[in-house]
Amino acid sequence: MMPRRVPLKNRMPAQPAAGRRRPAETIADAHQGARRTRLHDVKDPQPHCATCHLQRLCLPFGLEPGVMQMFDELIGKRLRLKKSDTLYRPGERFSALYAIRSGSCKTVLLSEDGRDQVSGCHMAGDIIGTDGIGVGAHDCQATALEDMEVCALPFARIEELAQDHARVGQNMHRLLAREISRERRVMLMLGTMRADQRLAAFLLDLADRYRARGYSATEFVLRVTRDEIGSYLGLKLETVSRLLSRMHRDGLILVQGRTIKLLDTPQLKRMIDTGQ
Amino acid sequence: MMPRRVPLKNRMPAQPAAGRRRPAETIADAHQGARRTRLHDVKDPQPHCATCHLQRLCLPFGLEPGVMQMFDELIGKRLRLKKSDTLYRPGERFSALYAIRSGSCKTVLLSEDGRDQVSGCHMAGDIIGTDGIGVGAHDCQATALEDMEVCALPFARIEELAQDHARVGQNMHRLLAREISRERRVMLMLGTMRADQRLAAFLLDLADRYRARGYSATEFVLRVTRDEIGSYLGLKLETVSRLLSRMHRDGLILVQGRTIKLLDTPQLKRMIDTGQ
DNA sequence: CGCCGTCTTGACGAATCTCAAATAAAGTGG
DNA sequence: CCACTTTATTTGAGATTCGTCAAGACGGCG
Repeated sequence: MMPRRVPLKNRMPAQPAAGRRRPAETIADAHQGARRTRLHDVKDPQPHCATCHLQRLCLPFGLEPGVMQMFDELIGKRLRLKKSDTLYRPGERFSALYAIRSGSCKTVLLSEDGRDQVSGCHMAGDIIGTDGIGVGAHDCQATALEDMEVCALPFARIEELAQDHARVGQNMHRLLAREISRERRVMLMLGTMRADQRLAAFLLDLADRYRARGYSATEFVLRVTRDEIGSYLGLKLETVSRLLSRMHRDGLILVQGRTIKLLDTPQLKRMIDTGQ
Repeated sequence: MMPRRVPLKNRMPAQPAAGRRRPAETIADAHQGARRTRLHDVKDPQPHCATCHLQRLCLPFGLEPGVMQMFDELIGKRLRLKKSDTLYRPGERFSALYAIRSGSCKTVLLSEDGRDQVSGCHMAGDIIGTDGIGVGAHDCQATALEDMEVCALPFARIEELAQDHARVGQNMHRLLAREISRERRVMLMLGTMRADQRLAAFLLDLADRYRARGYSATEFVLRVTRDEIGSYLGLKLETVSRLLSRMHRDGLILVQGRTIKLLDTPQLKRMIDTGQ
């Protein structure tokens, strides 16, 4: 019998600490190829779609019990990632979507020349990997911001299941279309807002999403650095830092490191809408 | 028998010239409700998917002849729009995707407060309306930039057809996913590029798309105003104008009104990649 | 305790916006 | 088709926002 749990220290024996830039195998690689001991598979109290508290945010939402069961069986693996592990990288063959069960990650776009940009921050209940569907290969990189657990949803099997159960296909369409809408909103933000408005919008969006997951909508801990926020918002980290300080001074928020407390949400909203 | 073609001047009898801001019925409205004579339906030489030269860009791509036939029959109406007609608006119930057969249009995002942004320019072969799938209502506005002809693809029937023919569902997924990738590229542009790089990227993107449709990739006519370009790129129209002038002075392009000729494509590419 | 990554803050400069005015082009009604 | 109106475009000057560079503070970790 394999031990069910490996001590934290030994989780990634093949990954030297200094190797962050190396084109190392991604977790998903390891999963696909089964070329190494699957230390990351989650074997413990196997979760099920039917009892998952994130269900209503996820793909099997609204399925009849029988179909839900089938969906559950479809799930390839539950994977566990440690902070800064990479789930997939650009160019990697696309084979599955990933539902985040816990933890959070960022997705980063990389272009041939040096430019890169954080294209999203994702938390429990989000489904990522959709960037791979279009051409069969991922075009961005998903990196854990903290330890996390994801369900791998093999895409081919989702499409099979969609054949027999219209609802699955519909949910898939919804998922993709919602992603499109989300990105449009980001485009609108990047194209039409000043720096302070963008930051306010970012904070309020986070707040909304925490609320939707049952967490406090006014007090939370950022999982990202100032640099990553800036990248996402099209700003430099200094600008982000300055703006956070200013909002703090103005009594809009309380900032202490990465802990944020929203003090005047209405004013933040107004700032976005009216530009002050 | 109704006349097959109505003289240009009489196409929109119910639309007074001054009513541009009025919440007028959209073309799609008229189509859905059949509440007025369907002057815009295209009845003439009925086109078919099987013979459509835009097929390879469209949803029925790669279908077997029989299925292609079914897809063809699924098409609700071919609609004709005149310049500045609106195909759908924000809030309108989503019922169909639209494949552009000829002409071009822009999609505009509108937020409650005054902000708006051109979110895309679409030409023959593009499919628009995907913004409506997520919540069942459109969240942007599609407006014709010139006279155009579109095929309405009732979404419910696409989903039905996808049940029996996996390929249809797959094409649908591809379509949506590609839209996601496209928008990510735009986000990357808005978030990481300087004004001149954005404009260069815009021109080269247009060039690519014209090429893909068999038109000249080096000489074309913009269908949009400087203001609309600026809106799309997150810039002011003056900035766009100045940059076009500068690129002209620098011998990169030739500008005459909305006619653009690309003189030094490699340099434009380099400008994007290296920032000069 | 000292290192390293992260964050803050200031001073300065460049990119872009705003406002304004002149010109060019397109659309309209006779 | 013309005269007229409206809309689109160009260009300049000055203001603003944001980025760059640089120095120091903070905080976690070995």
